[in-house]
Amino acid sequence: MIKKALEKVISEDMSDIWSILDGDEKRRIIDHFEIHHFKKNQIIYAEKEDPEYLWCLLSGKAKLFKDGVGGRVQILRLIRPVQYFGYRAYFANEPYVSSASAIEPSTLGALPMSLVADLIQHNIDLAWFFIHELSRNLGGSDTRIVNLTQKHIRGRLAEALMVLKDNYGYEDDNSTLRIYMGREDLANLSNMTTSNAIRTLTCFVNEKIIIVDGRRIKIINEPMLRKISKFG
Amino acid sequence: MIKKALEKVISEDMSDIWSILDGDEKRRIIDHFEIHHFKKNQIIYAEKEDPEYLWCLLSGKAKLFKDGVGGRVQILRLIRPVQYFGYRAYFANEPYVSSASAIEPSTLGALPMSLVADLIQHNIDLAWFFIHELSRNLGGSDTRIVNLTQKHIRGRLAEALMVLKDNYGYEDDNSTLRIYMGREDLANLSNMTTSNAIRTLTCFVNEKIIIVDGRRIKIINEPMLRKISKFG
DNA sequence: ATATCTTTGTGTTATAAAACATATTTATTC
DNA sequence: GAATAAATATGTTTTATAACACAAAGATAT
Repeated sequence: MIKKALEKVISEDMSDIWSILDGDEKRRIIDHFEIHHFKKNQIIYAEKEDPEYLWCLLSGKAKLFKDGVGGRVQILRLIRPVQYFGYRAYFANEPYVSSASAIEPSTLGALPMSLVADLIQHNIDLAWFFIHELSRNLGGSDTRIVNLTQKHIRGRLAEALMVLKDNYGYEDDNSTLRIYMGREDLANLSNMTTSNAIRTLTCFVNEKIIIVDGRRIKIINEPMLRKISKFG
Repeated sequence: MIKKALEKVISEDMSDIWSILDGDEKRRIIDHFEIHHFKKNQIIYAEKEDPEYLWCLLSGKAKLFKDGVGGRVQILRLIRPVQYFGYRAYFANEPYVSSASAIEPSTLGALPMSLVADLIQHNIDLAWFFIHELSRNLGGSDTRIVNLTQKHIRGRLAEALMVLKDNYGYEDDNSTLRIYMGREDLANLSNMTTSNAIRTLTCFVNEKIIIVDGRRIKIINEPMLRKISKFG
């Protein structure tokens, strides 16, 4: 019955990959798929480690980040259910260049990369899945390089808020960001100090672009925010 | 005899991909492979265009760059013979997010992406080739995000010089960079103004880390340069 | 419940890097 | 080969943002 429950989890949540596979392949995944629970802020894997698993976020939220100069952290990518990560380094045949941790309590599935590689070897659709994902991520990273280096603080923070919205969406009120994130993470997402993230957030409140209640951020003028993000 | 010459060019210069293919696949490539010559600074493709070709740099040098805020340009990647580029956007099913141009007079081969996709469909080794390339590039871009946002000017310029060395190597004297690049490009590579690139270069000269003769840059203390690049 | 630690919020100061200005040298063009 | 344009060089000013300092509010532990 564990097998049965697992199959349900996998077939429902991993639907995009799942539909690509045949019966035998599905069985191999079920046999090697391990469910893990991570607490808030728990590390999933760390920079410089050797990649071993394909990670699949089933529920919760996760982030990929990189420790930089003088204790500064840059959040590189946000993960939502159901997304896959942790495979790049294995494919590149190198250690991880970034770390991953849970933003909130999360459930993840882990599949040995050796198995994934084997599945790819015999299933071209799976190969295409990863070619597509890698290509999209690479485009995103290249765009991010320019956004983070050339935009001013207001533009970077506005962009970060839009990234949060695009990744996790709004609550049922259609305006409150569906993520509970501290100011420090917000700063690490938009390449600035925590002080400046707080200050700039206050600016946006004064300009009636957002409403802030603790960590709850309500976006009341999304077009303006996108405008600030674009030209700034 | 055109076919014969082409086959020679392809089989010698594209060796890494070439060895992966069988006779029929090789013939299909030869039939659709087009040689193009680009002048210095000529655009190969531009941001927002739809990707059509896999480009292969056979000789010369090229750069991928992105126009940013207020006319500022960021060089994202340098291309040397024999490297492939221009395929990411096609795989991501989106327009180009960056542009490509020749740094010096260059010869390139163009292969329709539809053909490449078709070849991948029936040749898993070719799929692996692209999975590997994309993975390496993505790791590079993620690392670059942190380097460009967190390092100071000296560190960024030192890194850029090391990037030039790693990509194009030294002349026969084992210390002069094998690339003739203007200060503006150097600045665009390391995310700073041209003035600051010039100024910082002068600093390095005064510190006896490099010798500059016009655009010829001779690196006389590579370990020091790597050190500045690492902690700066 | 009280103490302790963490996060948030603001004001002030310091500074790295851009912006601007202007020579000077090096390429291009006619 | 003179004229013009572009690239390089360097000094000065301005500014965006980090760094620092400290208070207040929340969260966590004892």
